Amino acid sequence: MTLDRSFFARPALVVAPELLGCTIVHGGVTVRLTEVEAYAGEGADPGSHAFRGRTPRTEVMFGEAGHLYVYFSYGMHWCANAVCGDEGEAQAVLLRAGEVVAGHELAAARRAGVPERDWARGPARLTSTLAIDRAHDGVDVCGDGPVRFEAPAVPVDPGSVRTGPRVGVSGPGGDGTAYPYRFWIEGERTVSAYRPGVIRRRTR
DNA sequence: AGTCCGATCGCCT
DNA sequence: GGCGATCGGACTA
Repeated sequence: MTLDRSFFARPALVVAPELLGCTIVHGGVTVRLTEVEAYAGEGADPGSHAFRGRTPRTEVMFGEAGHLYVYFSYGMHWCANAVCGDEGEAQAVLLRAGEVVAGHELAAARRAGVPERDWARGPARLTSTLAIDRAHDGVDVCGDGPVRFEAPAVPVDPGSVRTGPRVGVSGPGGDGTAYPYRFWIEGERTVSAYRPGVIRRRTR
């Protein structure tokens, strides 16, 4: 069953663990989500792009739930979030990792030379495998659009859901203790390796 | 106009 | 485990 607007129009911290095991479909490939991160809204979460308020880039986050917020990272990658909560709150869930469950041929072509385990292991790898990029910033995932989320045929055992610090988020509480907003399915091979959110050493 | 640096990845050692 | 790639957003002046 396709996830609808009411699913996303709840706090990101509620939506995030429920997205585990769900699939995202685009470009002929289906990925089952194994790892996500919640980002609370404006002013509530120093790790969020929306923390300092509305900007042209974060406009989509402040809009209606059930749309994709896609941002450009490190000059070469695209990462995708599902906008959550009430309009104006700018809550979102980052899609961090998953496993390809359909469309293996297309995925293999897009990720030539990469082991299958790594096809969607990491937020930018996930978008690459699904062929999601800047063109999908703001798209509605609840309608008849090209991007859809589906509830799992077999629900994830709540006992296998783990919580911990987010990856690569620094600043206040950057060690993760203040914002344990990362959720993953225990024992999944596609969950990205843990890297503590340490302050990056300056290189020049 | 200029600077800083990032919700990362892939390749190298 | 380290580091370079590569560029746009946000902030400073």
